[in-house]
Amino acid sequence: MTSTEPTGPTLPQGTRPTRQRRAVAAALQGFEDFRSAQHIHDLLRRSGENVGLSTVYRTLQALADGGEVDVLRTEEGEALYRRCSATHHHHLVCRSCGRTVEVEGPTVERWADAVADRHGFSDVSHSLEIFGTCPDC
Amino acid sequence: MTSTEPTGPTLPQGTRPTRQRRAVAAALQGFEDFRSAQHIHDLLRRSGENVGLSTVYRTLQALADGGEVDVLRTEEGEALYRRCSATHHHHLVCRSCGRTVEVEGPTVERWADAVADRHGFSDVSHSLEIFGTCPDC
DNA sequence: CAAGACATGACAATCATTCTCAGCAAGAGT
DNA sequence: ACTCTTGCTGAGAATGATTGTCATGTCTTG
Ligand SMILES: [Zn+2]
Ligand SMILES: [Zn+2]
Ligand SMILES: [Zn+2]
Ligand SMILES: [Zn+2]
Repeated sequence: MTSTEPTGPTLPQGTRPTRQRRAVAAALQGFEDFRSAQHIHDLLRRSGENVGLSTVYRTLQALADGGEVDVLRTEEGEALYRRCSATHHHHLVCRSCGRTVEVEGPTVERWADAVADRHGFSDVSHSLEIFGTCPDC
Repeated sequence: MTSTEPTGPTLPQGTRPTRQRRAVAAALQGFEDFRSAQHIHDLLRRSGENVGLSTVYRTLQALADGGEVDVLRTEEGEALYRRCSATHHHHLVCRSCGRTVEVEGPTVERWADAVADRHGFSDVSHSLEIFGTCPDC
């Protein structure tokens, strides 16, 4: 019996499960698509939870560092956050409504590593997102 | 003939080949890796060409819109620019020195389209970058 | 040359994100 | 429960890349 984490993403160890951090983690459970830190801050405001904007940023960053949430940069450079599964995956995102589907591609993973290897690159990682218009839009 | 005249092959109509725009385009020929707008502005300053920062930003944006240069967002959201070939491709970028290799992946293109199609998404595009440490680093 | 359209650049404004730091709160120890 | 220590919070200031403003400069056509 070490711990129980019933609500949302787990916070990194060594951090305290404060009301604010739990609120951010819980808010992330409330939507499927990618949202900005400021948007999440607004959601919390409206739901009665009062959490400072700085804390929202700090908490999201901690969650992202711990791999608990995915971060996506818009074309304009704004950071968007979304809870995600633990396994490595990529996203199919609707440009119009933001609807997001997690996708996996073993072929792509192998291809990326092979390409990097062919050019002598090591310590390889990659970023891959697919954008389009979903059936409902 | 009527309202617009042919200026350049790839540039948006109504643009003039000014000294400043030529300077930015020339500067882009001077390096292989991705650089920020401010960095390019500094390069021009040092090389004697005097071009305003606003103009550098405007020109880079125009070139990016025309597909003349590739734009890449750093983890921190900063935009980086680099001259590129006209055909669709992706990048293998060294995290340490910025050295960049253009790569193509027909397999990946097909995979991305297939995934999007499977989920009913249309008007599909994608972004893909590979990061690693190059042999020299 | 004149007029109009496009382009420039110094500077101000935006805006997401980060920093500051005094006050607050959680957990350990008493 | 009380205290202490350490981490956490948040209002506001600061940062920094990017964009907007607009008076002035430059090209192009008649
Ligand atoms: Zn949609
Ligand atoms: Zn992958
Ligand atoms: Zn390198
Ligand atoms: Zn591609």
